[in-house]
Amino acid sequence: MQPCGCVSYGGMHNDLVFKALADPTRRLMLDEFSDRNEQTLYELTARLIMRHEVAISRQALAKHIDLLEEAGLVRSEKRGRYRMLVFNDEPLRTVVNRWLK
Amino acid sequence: MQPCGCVSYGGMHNDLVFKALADPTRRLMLDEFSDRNEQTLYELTARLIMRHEVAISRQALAKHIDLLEEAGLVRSEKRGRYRMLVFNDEPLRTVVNRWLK
DNA sequence: TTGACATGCAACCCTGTGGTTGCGTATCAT
DNA sequence: ATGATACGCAACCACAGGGTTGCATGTCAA
Repeated sequence: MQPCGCVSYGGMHNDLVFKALADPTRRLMLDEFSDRNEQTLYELTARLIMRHEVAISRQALAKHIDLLEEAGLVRSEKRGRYRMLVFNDEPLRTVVNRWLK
Repeated sequence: MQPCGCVSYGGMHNDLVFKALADPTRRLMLDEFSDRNEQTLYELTARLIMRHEVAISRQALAKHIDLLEEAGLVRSEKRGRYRMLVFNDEPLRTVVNRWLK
């Protein structure tokens, strides 16, 4: 992902992070990334279904990944026919500090 | 591949916190609480409309407060005809640590 | 008491969005 | 080449949730 370049960095960017964290399935995906911070979309889908018993389609997970990427929590790179996903926890380290002294 | 054994979807309480943080109006309310951590619903409503130019009804803000209270981010106490609101930042200090090492 | 005031409650509306199905595309294996 | 694979895209559906209006309740001041 590239720097957002928006005028109010805190406002717009944080909105996407909070939006990304709002869904329980996406939070579960972040859990999976905490274990393995680099995996393909295919691997992630398999793990969510088998280990976490998530009943969901591949397309739904792909849309979740898009949101996580927009929020900067995941970066993706095309490797052949695979989409390689890399976890990035940086946004999580700052968003909450907004209300903490 | 084995089941992960983690609490499903990160637990009930965290769900409420993330749900509370999902809305930009509620985040703005938390900003206001950062300045004054104790104020009535009436005061809060007036400040949001005047200082932040939020176009919203009192009833809508009351429903937001209900959500913030369910998440433990705000505690309320009835004082006469006023509803006194107190900010509590404790939940914010833990939710994000879930994905940080 | 009477009226202004701060809040609670319930029904509605409408948009956002999570999920699905179906199909198309590009890559790899045989 | 040919099929299987991993993924992208678009349309559609269903429901949660933010916002509103209208009215009821309880408290304080005159």
